[in-house]
Amino acid sequence: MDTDRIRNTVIFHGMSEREISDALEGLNAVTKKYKKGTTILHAGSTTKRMGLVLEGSVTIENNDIWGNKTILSHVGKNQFFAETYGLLADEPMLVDVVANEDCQILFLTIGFLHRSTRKQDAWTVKIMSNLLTISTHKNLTLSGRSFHTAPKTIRGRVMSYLNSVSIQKGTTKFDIPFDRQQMADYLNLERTALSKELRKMKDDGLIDFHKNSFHLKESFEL
Amino acid sequence: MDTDRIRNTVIFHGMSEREISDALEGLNAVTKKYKKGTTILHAGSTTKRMGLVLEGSVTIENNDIWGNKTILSHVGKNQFFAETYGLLADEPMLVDVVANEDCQILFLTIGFLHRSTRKQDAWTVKIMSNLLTISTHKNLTLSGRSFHTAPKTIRGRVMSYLNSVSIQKGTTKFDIPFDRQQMADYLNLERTALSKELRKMKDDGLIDFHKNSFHLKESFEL
DNA sequence: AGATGTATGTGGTTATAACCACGCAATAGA
DNA sequence: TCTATTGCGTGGTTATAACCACATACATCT
Repeated sequence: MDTDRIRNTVIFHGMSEREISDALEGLNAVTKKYKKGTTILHAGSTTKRMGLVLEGSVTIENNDIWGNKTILSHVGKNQFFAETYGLLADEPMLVDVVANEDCQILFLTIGFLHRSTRKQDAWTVKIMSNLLTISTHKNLTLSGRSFHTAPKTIRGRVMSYLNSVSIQKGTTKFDIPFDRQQMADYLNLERTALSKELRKMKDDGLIDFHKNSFHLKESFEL
Repeated sequence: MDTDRIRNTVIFHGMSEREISDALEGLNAVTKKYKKGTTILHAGSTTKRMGLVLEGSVTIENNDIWGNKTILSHVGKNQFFAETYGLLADEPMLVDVVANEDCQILFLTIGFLHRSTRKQDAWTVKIMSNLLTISTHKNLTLSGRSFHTAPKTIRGRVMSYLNSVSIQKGTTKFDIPFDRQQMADYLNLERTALSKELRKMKDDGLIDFHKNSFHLKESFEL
């Protein structure tokens, strides 16, 4: 197992080379590749494993019986997914995990890790501690989306979202990880209505954009 | 410190009497009482402490500058709040925590607990493990709300919400912890519009209700 | 180049949720 | 008991987002 590329990910933070390789073995680490569009984990199923995105990116989404899609989050390189369902291994997933592009995933079997009594190994406690960090950050991500979908107007949602991305990236010029349809699905909007509002915002001099590249102008204020 | 009433809460799960009292001391446990309507923790501030609701209940909400309220969750007796912000002690809160009724709160100082190197005490690891459980469950709560607010129609949101409460309580007759305004704030709706739709659903024979008591009829289907 | 597919934008219509003003009932307080 | 307050519901109006049908642009493949 090639530990170089994963040594710096959050889940192995603060661990020695030896602890990492012990952990990888103890967690039955396996990598797997997926083509763009493939559903990696299915809603309704259960899993004992969490995923670490080594290459590419995935989206966490819900597809209801009427064909409506809701995107809960975008998980990029060196980020994690399904740690919640992996830990609570008997909880059926409410979401699909879909390959947003060709990608490579490292799976770690963490089911019931926190309830396991064999916490003698140094790596176990460290992994749990790091999982706690990951889980709390995931909480922030989820509540962040709640705020972006809270405004009743399209413009309100777009402003909230673009503003938060801008703050995260520390610049007013940035790319978002979504195409138009995905952006609409993330903000719980209809695609063409979003296009129209973006156009209006451009006309109003608030933003500039081309495809998924955005630029917040001076007059952009939350 | 009276450990009887808290011994059975998740955060002290699997711990001996001795470990619990050590933990209470190590975490600087203090209780505090609040009158209904009081803001217990303010958005924008930071905290090193998480809260355990001993009596009463609180709501987690966002109040924007235009006076719009969004309720993210309701936290009842023996449940927790702010564990995310407590752990990530330098992360400014995005929400207010408000006393939903007169209540008593146990505060535990958990800031940076997971990054602390002194993990020699047995209780430290156990508390962290339990915090992981709490955090993952909080994740489910948050994504649950995302699904309730995803439908574009009022009826869709109400159906999604009532259905999930019904499943949790295991019965079709139940009370919800919200009054009409709070229910609207939780589902990101306008109160009077919600009232109208509830009336229609009653006329359509889907539900019965009085105040915050609901009954899902046979014809109620998601 | 031509053909196919995918992403994005536009116009027009309609459904619907927000909004406002108000009424009514229940509750609490003096 | 009178009064204020609070919670809930109704009617009517308006703003707006969803929806549908289509146009345009851009990329890809053969």
